[in-house]
Amino acid sequence: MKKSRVKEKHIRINEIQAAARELFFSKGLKGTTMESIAKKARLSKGTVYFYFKSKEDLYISMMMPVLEELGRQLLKFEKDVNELKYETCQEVIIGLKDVFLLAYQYDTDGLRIVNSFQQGEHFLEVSEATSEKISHRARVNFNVMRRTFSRAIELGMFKDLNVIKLSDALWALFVGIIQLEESKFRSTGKNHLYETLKYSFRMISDGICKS
Amino acid sequence: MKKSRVKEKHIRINEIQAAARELFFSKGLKGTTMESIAKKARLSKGTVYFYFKSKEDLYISMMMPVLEELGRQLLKFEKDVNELKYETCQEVIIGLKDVFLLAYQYDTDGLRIVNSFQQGEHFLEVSEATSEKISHRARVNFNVMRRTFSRAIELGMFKDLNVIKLSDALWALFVGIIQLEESKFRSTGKNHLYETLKYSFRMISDGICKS
Amino acid sequence: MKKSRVKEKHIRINEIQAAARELFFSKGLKGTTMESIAKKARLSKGTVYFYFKSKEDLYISMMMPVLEELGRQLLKFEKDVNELKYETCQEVIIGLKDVFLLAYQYDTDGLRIVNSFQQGEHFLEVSEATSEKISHRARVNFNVMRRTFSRAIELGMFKDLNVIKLSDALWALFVGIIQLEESKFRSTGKNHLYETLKYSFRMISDGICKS
Amino acid sequence: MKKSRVKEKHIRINEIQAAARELFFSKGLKGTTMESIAKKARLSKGTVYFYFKSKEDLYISMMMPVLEELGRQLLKFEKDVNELKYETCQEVIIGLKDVFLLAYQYDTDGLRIVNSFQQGEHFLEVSEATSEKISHRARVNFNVMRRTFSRAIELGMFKDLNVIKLSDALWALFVGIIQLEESKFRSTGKNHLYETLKYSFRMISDGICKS
DNA sequence: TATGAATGAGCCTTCATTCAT
DNA sequence: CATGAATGAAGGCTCATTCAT
Repeated sequence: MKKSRVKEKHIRINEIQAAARELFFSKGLKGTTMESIAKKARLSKGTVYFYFKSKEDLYISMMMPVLEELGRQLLKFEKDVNELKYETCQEVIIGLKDVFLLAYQYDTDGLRIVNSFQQGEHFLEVSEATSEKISHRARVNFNVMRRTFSRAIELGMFKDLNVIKLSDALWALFVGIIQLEESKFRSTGKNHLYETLKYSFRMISDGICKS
Repeated sequence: MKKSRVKEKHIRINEIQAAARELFFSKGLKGTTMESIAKKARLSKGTVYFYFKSKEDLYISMMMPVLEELGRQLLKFEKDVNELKYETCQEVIIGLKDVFLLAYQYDTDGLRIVNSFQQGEHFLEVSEATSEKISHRARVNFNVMRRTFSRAIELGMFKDLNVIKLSDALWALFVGIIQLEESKFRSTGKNHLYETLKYSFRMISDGICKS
Repeated sequence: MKKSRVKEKHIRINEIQAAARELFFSKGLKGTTMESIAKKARLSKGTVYFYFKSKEDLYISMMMPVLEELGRQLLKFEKDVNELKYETCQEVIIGLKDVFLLAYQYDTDGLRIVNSFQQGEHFLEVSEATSEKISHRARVNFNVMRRTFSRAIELGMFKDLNVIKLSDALWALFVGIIQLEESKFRSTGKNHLYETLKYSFRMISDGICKS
Repeated sequence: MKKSRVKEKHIRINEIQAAARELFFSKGLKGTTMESIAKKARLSKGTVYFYFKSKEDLYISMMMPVLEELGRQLLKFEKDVNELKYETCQEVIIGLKDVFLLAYQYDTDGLRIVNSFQQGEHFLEVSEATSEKISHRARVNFNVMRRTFSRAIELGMFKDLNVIKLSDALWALFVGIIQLEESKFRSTGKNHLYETLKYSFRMISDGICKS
């Protein structure tokens, strides 16, 4: 009995977040109304407020999961590099791309929200604490990435390159491509995300891996 | 207390746009109020409406200039490639990066707004016509880019590669890096935009240029 | 300080309409503010919008009831004529006057609004659909009137006269007198509506009934 | 020179009033903007304000001419009755209808505005003084009408009837028919104003004139 | 827990009016 | 005389949030 209650609670929360995710991404924070979220989740506004104390609270709650999943994948990636699961430089780069992609597939809208948030769109609308919570989690992830590249260099898999810039460039490329391809998808209906990602990361690996 | 009536029309328009630019970028379309724009421009709301027929109209007016400047720079870039002003493949890639950068410097906030717009946030908030106007201009620019790469391949400066994916990747990388570095700049105060851009495009050119 | 939430929905609606009725009539559609309606109904603006989706929606909602009541009375009038409840031509004319009067008493302000609406003032301010809704209902009522007069002629109660013009004239007379007498009432405080109506319809019946 | 100036001034005023007339009638007082009036008159807003000190002032200025014309026609009508220009009771009633009609033709929109004004639509929007000015002029006209009917009774042309109610009824009928027929004209495009007026006044005269 | 009526601050936009040129 | 830029007070409407039931 008790357990099913708890479970139900989680289900409710998930339903609300699922509804919110889609709306927040397509219409933005300001453009999404609590009413529309409630309606999409087939609940009343009051119930949404029972589970989330404010719109911002709900908004924030959608970013952490994907950042955490990305964190988990990055740690696994680091472990794999340490354990020499990747044989070539190229494989490492492609491996990272796949890590990014897994996070994207884990929670597409969540990642989009993170992006629009990081882009500064809503910077001044959320509390400092909230903003910091997100930023901190992102920073942690970046550190894992850098650490992993440093390790890969130590292992002789890479040229000696700037791990900070490399990490930045790869993430930026990933995010940039997602945005561009999604934008194109919206207007043309054609989805070239995976191919373009593969192509781009391939160019990078061609550039940085010892020949 | 009325404003001096002599101020030239375009000066007023510039003042309003200057005020709007910053606000639209930091708070988005929905998050920015006409009141705040007017206040920042030290005008009354009515005056803003005298020059721009709606908030959306003002918003749009901030995107076209940078897209047009980018268009001009791309045409010049195409001309330079045709006239063999670039000697090596690397130079072409770096040249394109500089074209992007010139547009960015020409109107930083404008480009930011274009990005946030293309990211989808506001697609549903503006009229079809407006959306199309922007998208069309962007498409034109992409076409110039692709045409130029095709030409460079014909000229034997590049390997035979996919000009569509290459164009996409380069623009995505540029946009992604701008977003990431600006986000970092906001939280750390340190600006590595130029170096990171240079580094990233260098990696790409290393990857695609014949050795 | 919230309102008691138990009040039945239709009671609230009635309160709002009651407040709106008076204001719409005395100040017109444009001249009446939602704020003033809310204030008069001792509610917040938001609540008014909770029950009526727009000012126009509320405005329209005030016209239909009286037009429908008039419709019902006219059908009853038709039935009475068919069932020979009226013995003389004069009685029929007076009967119609009383039908008009019943509608007027059923919803005085509503009828005033219908009149000011039909007068053209607001034709261009409301949506096509809305305008058509009202006009259609009015047309239906006119048809009943004409049909009834045709029947009365068949029954030999009237001379053979133009039922369209007669219907128009009687309604026009009724509306004209209401407007004139109310206007006078506003400036003199004296109400001669009923007497003047009686007198006027008497003149008409004197004119058209066989001697 | 001087004279042409004066004349020009009158022309300007007429142009403004002509523009305003149409707009005030079709869109009402609130629905008409000074901007739209100025535009229609091919002038700037400032110029309109040069000739009329406010929107209300302009609005009011449109009512007096038709009321004055009606006054002149009524005086002529009185004179004609006194001078026995009308031979029968019927002719007098028809004569009055024609007086009304002349005023209507003299300034159709002006009369419409008077009607919507008298209907109370804008009562609370104009100053007391203004309102009184109009009402006074209307009262004077009514008095002439009544005096004329009293005279006609003295002359033995009419039965001894209530001149106040008769005057009211005839004016009400006239106004009611104008409104109804114009309303129908707007939706059907067919204009039966003159016939319906003729028919209606004929019924009245049939009713009140000694057989 | 769940609901949805109620609130009220806030936003976009309009427009009568003023006044420097 | 004429112009039109500038103002600011409203007004229609939205929506996050609260809370009695």
